[in-house]
Amino acid sequence: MSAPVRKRTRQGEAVLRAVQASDGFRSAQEIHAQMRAAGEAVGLTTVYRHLQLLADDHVIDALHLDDGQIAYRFCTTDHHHHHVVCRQCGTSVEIDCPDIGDWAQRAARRVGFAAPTHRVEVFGTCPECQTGA
Amino acid sequence: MSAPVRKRTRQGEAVLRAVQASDGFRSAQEIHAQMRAAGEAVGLTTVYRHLQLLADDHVIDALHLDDGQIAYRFCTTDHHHHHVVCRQCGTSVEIDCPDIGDWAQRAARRVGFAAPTHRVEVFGTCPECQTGA
DNA sequence: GTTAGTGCAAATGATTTGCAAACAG
DNA sequence: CTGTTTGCAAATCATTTGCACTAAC
Repeated sequence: MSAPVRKRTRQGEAVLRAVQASDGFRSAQEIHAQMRAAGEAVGLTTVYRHLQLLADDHVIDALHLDDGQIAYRFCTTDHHHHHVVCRQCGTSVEIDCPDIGDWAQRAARRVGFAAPTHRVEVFGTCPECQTGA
Repeated sequence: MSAPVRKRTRQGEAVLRAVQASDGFRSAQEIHAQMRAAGEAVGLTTVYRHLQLLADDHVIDALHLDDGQIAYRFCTTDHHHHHVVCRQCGTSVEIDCPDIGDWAQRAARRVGFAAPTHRVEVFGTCPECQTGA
């Protein structure tokens, strides 16, 4: 086995750039479409592969949508945090709250559960979408 | 159109009973398999349809798993609450925490998002699974 | 030259839907 | 009877994988 050496490729960088360019959660399909629209020649498969790779490296965040799709987002902060996601446009804002982590840990322990992890997702309508359509 | 009259059927009740009998989140497929194993003659399609129906009526809770499946759980309490779900066996315990709701509302409003809703999922290993295998 | 990355086409797997037969009211 | 519900098979659809090929190092 050994550490798989990662090569620097045009497509790989393009995918990362595309996610960073988005201001909210975007599905793999959307990111691919956006790249094609921007003139990038990339296969859908490759986009999926890089997205998973980046998520594994914790460079981006993965979020499972209600309709079964997976949405990704580039995160600037590397400490634990959550997001408020706009139901309409997908724009997201990072929010910070140390209390939640503590609460989750305590709540889980209280009922005898070990190694608790948590996932918090807050959805709402962003300022943009409230005004416009 | 008009309100579609809901008829009482053997299958419909069997599905509800099956979900109530489970002590944790179970996927539609698992519930179907369990019913078949119990001798119930029910089609997979029908199980899916009733599960959706029950979720729409808020009789049961729907949870999107990381692997893409949808898990359902029967909830006894009707006020706002969350669950701690066991990673191994799926058993879940209801936990209560009014603070989370407040926090989510405030956090969302603070960044200008309207009509916030939230979803909190805490995962851990239950006492059973810590001891046993 | 080796090894990792690419991308098309085909496979997967959970969920949905079309539709004719079975059933509740 | 009349409108629902059922359930099989076929359709969807996002995501994954097989594999021959190209690009990195």
